[in-house]
Amino acid sequence: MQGTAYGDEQLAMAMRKELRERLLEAQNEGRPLRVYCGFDPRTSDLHLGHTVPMRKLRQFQELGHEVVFLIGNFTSLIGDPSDKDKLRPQLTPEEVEENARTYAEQAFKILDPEKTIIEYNAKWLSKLTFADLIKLASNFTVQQFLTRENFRKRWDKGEPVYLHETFYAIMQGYDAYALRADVQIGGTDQLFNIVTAARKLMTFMGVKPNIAIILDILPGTDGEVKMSKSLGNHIPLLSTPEDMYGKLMSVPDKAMGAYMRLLTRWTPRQIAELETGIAQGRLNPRDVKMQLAREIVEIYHGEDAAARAEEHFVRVFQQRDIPDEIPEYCLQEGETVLQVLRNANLVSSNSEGRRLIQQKAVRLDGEVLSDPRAAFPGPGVLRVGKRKFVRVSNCSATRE
RNA sequence: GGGCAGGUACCCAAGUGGCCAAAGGGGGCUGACUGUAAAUCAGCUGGCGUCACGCCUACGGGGGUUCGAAUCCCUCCCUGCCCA
Repeated sequence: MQGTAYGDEQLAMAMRKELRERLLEAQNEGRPLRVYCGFDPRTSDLHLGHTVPMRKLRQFQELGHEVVFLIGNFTSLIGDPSDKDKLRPQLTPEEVEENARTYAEQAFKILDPEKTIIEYNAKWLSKLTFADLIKLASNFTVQQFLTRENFRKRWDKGEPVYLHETFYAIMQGYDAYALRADVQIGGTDQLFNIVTAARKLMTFMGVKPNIAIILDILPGTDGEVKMSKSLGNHIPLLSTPEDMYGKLMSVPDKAMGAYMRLLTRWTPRQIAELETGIAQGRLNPRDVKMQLAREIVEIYHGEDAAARAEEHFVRVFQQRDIPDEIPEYCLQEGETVLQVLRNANLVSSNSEGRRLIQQKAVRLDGEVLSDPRAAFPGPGVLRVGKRKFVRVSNCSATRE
């Protein structure tokens, strides 16, 4: 896994140099580095985008460093403006707590639970006074915030930039100070928060500024923008192997590079080989994508599950066959085609059902059903579109 | 507090009395094709029904004018800009 991105070469070099020095220093003091990354418990499920910094943390862990998994339960109350050019809704403390609960559990799919320190930033942030905030804020100018791209954009478009949003960077900077972190990991959207806010605040508070490791952002399944649940282009960490595999196959070809670099265990050399293979037409992008999907599913579900997921994909989507396990539906006396679609939860409204029937998307054992009002022909495998299947049977009749 | 410009569907955005369930784009869905749930092309994209027709809900909230309102008026809420 690779993919650091600093935006400018000077910063990258400075950070590399500092990291080297800090490593030596820590070695002399006989201590590991303290590495952290903060996560926003804005939603309750993690997705592959979250795994990018988490796997970087894991690497540090394996090298014997101390890793802090910080849950931003306090900062979530504001909502990080970094990755949006829009105000994010504030969550209630209850929502945040609810989300935070399942968070760590999922994180341990990647991190070593034995070696991970979990912290919540409400622990120190909730204790700061207004006077503290003023003191911290006096390190920054309004201009520094206004030149940040995402604030700038909104400013230019005449959209509101709320004062409390600027606190986010300050709070995050304070996290780094409270943790006395040596290294902080984050995506390119965290550049300002880490490099400007955190380092400045730490210096001001009289401790050594932490070193920034800035990672590329994983695009979502649309291949365009950052993977995020709210945009609906995410692949949940807890999705089934089949689903994860399928979603990975739906990623546009152009995003494959980023996925290979940010999500796999492959070396830069292996990736380069695959990429030139595709570029020269030696390798079929589909096959490479299948390898990619299998590799990623394997990381989270193991070899066997990944193999099964691939089989499922080939059977259902390439050969248009039906999957192994499909839900059952008991046909009721006198039901029409439309009613079955509805009752088996294959569609969410009658209109949607009619539309799909009109579009020839509804098949019973391969036969297109074209009349929504016709009586349902009888038992068989009902397929709606490419992904939805239900086995319709006469179970009530046979039972009696 | 004053002046001006705004608030439209999942998102962006047009529309400024009837032809508006609302252009266009994005997203999503479906089909064709394929090398894949990629790309490309086409269609669909509020709900209910006796479904080429009718009804209900919807253009920030409430009220009004009108045969008829996203469009006009009043009022309230929210946002931006300028002034204080």
